[in-house]
Amino acid sequence: MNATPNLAAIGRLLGDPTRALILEMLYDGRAWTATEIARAAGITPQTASSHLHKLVDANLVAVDAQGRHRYFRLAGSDVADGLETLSVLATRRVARPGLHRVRDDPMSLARTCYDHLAGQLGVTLTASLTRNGYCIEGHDTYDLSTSGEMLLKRLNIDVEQVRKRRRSFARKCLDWSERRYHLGGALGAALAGCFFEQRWLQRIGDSRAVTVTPHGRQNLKKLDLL
Amino acid sequence: MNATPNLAAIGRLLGDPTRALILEMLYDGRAWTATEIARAAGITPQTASSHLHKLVDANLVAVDAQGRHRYFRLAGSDVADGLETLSVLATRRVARPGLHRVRDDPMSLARTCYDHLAGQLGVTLTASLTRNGYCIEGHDTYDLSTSGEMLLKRLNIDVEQVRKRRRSFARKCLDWSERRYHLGGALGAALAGCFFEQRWLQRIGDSRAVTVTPHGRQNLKKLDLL
DNA sequence: AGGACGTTTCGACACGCATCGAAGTATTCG
DNA sequence: CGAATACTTCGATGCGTGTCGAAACGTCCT
Repeated sequence: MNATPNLAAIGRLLGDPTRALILEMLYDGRAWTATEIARAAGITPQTASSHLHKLVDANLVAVDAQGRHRYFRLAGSDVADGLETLSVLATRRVARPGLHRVRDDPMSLARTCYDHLAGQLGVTLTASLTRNGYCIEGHDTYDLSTSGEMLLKRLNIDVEQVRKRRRSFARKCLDWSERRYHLGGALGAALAGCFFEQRWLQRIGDSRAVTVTPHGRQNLKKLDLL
Repeated sequence: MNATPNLAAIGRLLGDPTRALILEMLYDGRAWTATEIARAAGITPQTASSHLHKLVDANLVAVDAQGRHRYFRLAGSDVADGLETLSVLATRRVARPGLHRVRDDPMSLARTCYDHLAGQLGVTLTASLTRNGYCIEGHDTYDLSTSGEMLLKRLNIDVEQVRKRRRSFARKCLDWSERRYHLGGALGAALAGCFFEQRWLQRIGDSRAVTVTPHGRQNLKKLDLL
């Protein structure tokens, strides 16, 4: 009977344009104060505070108190994953029999989904990882093969460290623009972090959109990941 | 900046209790007429009709016309999947630990950020380095001055070696607890490594938290870095 | 201490929208 | 054909809630 508990409640929560804007602002994992959020959203601090507390009550957003500041951030990567998946429903609007999909905007080409990679780039990378046997696709996670572990070692990623994190290791995250799964979880975050660190990837301005640097393209091709 | 496209729209759509009830009713894939749905939901047919058309417009619900009847059903199994996923967000436990004071705990005072220093200590060190002209703050990196190079030489750090590393040399890393930049990259790692080596710093247990040893405090003050 | 600043609470207002009655369109059946 | 049924459109109403001003609260700084 109760197939979708509190569906209306969560929907109402996400349904307000201002709250949706706030969630998008927190999407990349960074933390902001209520005042900063208010300024960015074009509302007063008390309105922002009200929204943020509703999100906190629903456990979608967490808050760190630090002196007179309060830093609001997404409660976890799973929240971002959920929002990402929800976007799949939202894109059904334009789901006309697949001819002309707008896929050349930067956000569709490559973006971050919380702390891992999404968009065409994210899906392509994930496909390459499985094609080369580095990852094995499971039911709702990926497994890392021994050759995959060696790849990570070559990239200077400490797999043991990544495994220890208190979050799912390599989960399948549904991509709203591609409608396919990409690699998320701690492993996805570690890989993305490594790529950024090596300057293989670069953020476009301050947005979630990402470009592959020439240097990065070269190296990713060399690894047969692109 | 359409990070999560139409998130608010889809949220508002699911946010109405009656529409949520309708979707739950359609959840198993069966089709119903507007009147049947109205009776089940305790609303009038015209209200149901209004709701159903909004769902159809959003491509969440499909309609089959048969004579004077119109049968409404979920537009696809992926819609049900999406609703299922959304429920995950809805069922997030309210097991929040309340407000978390970040200011005085060891992790905020000093910790490692990957392999360099963060927290109040990391930010203070970075500020001292720039204040004394050892480092110059750039747009998203730091530059090492000649006096900075001499400082490193005094600390027995081989700058050339550090520059050769396949990672960014001195990147600006935004501090989680301090909300200010601290020194990261190869240079940040080299400095942190040096401090640990000299026993100026010491890990607390095997956590990321760090303390400054009395010996370290003395030396850092002598260099005007603290 | 006092002032400045970030945040929250309270109360009032206004807009959005779900809802229903009434009336209009479409289809079936006698 | 006309009556009955299913559905939609239109307009009016009322509730919910997002919004902001004013003011209280808490923390930092001098």
